[in-house]
Amino acid sequence: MSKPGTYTRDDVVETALRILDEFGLADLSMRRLAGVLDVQPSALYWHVPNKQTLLALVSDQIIDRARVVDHEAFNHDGALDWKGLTLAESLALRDALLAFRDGAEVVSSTLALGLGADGALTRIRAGIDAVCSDGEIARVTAESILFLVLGQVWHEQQRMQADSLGVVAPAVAAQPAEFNGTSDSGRGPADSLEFGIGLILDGLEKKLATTH
Amino acid sequence: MSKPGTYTRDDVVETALRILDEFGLADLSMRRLAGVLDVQPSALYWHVPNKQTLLALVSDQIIDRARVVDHEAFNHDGALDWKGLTLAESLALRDALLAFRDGAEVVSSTLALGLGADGALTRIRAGIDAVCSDGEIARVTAESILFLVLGQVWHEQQRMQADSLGVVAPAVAAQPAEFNGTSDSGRGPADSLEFGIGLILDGLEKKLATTH
DNA sequence: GGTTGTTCCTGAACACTGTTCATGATGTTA
DNA sequence: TAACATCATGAACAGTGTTCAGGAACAACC
Repeated sequence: MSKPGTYTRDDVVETALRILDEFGLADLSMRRLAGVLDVQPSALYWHVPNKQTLLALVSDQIIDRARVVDHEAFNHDGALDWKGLTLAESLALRDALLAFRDGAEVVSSTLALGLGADGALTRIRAGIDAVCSDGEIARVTAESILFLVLGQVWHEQQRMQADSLGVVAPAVAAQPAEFNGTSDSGRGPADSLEFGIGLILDGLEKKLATTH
Repeated sequence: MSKPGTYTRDDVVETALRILDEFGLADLSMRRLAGVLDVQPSALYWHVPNKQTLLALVSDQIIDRARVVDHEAFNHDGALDWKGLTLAESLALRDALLAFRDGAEVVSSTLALGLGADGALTRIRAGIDAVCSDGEIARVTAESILFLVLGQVWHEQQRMQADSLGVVAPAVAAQPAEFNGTSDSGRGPADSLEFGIGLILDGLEKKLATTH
């Protein structure tokens, strides 16, 4: 056990996660983090080599806290509903990103830097790998879905922040998210994402059928 | 005409674009930009309200310089090859992002902030709108493709920078981009993107056929 | 010619940022 | 008691975006 007043790396990451959620990524500075822990900023650099890897750890935490999807629930009478499974994993990832303010931006950035976020890809690939023997195709498809989720949620969270600051074009803010056009397409952001992923999965299904 | 030694807003944006391409987004600071123009940093704030909108202008420039796609070339005997057209527009956008260092990151960020990048969506929608009467579906589909392009190129450019710095895992750097697996899937990043977009367009085609 | 007004820039300052480094106070182990 | 790893201090470095009062340079008007 550590003496009281002395912190572990997990404490630092978790505090960072709290600041992120309460005040957003822009306000998550090393000095602020140190202030919350009642510690000098330099103390953080014992636990973490730099801010970039701190954010990578935060990113991993966000992803790891994603809701667990019951894979068995998508196995009916020996037939795997791989599309349903992949969609469920994608939506679980979406929820995880939405659970923290600026979650999508943090994960996107660290993913672009080549750090972390491997868990996300693995989860999305689970269902695809089951029906797609070509690893390259599975990888590219999973990556496409991941980019789609990240981009969509990032956009969504940015709009949330803009709305909360009241600095959004009235014409855009006026139409509620529940607005519906003439067809059965997306009502809200979740439906939009579901739609987009559906397109990819349908496309993959066709590709698998033709090369069969 | 302006007297020599006095700049216009376009000069500022173009110089920013040059710094971006030569040294990357991280080195594109207001002070550095001012230094290249041989001007005090505060002078920039006459041309531009803040750095954020400067980047939005830079972002728009990157997109506007995308190769023009000949729409007529996708109209054979009155039948529109909308998939080919949309793919062509998407790849033109990809080229535009690749034309400048960190182009995808700049565009992604300003897009997430709700500024600019409207041109990109419009271009991608061109082919889709021709065959899809539901505007909501067209919008969501185009957005999905855009996120895919941005995510893929961002990832690609980050890898390029990592490679140039020599700080990449050898196992990953060892396999050349031209490596080919057992199937006809993506060889390079361009093929990966083409594949992903193909999935979305095939999926949309199916959706259009069933609701028809 | 003198005045007003616009355009573009200076120079200094403010309030931050991530990061480094020598130093020091604890607690554990030998 | 001496050595060691752990976790922190406090000061400093080298930047960052941004603001603001003021000042040249030029054009237009009376």
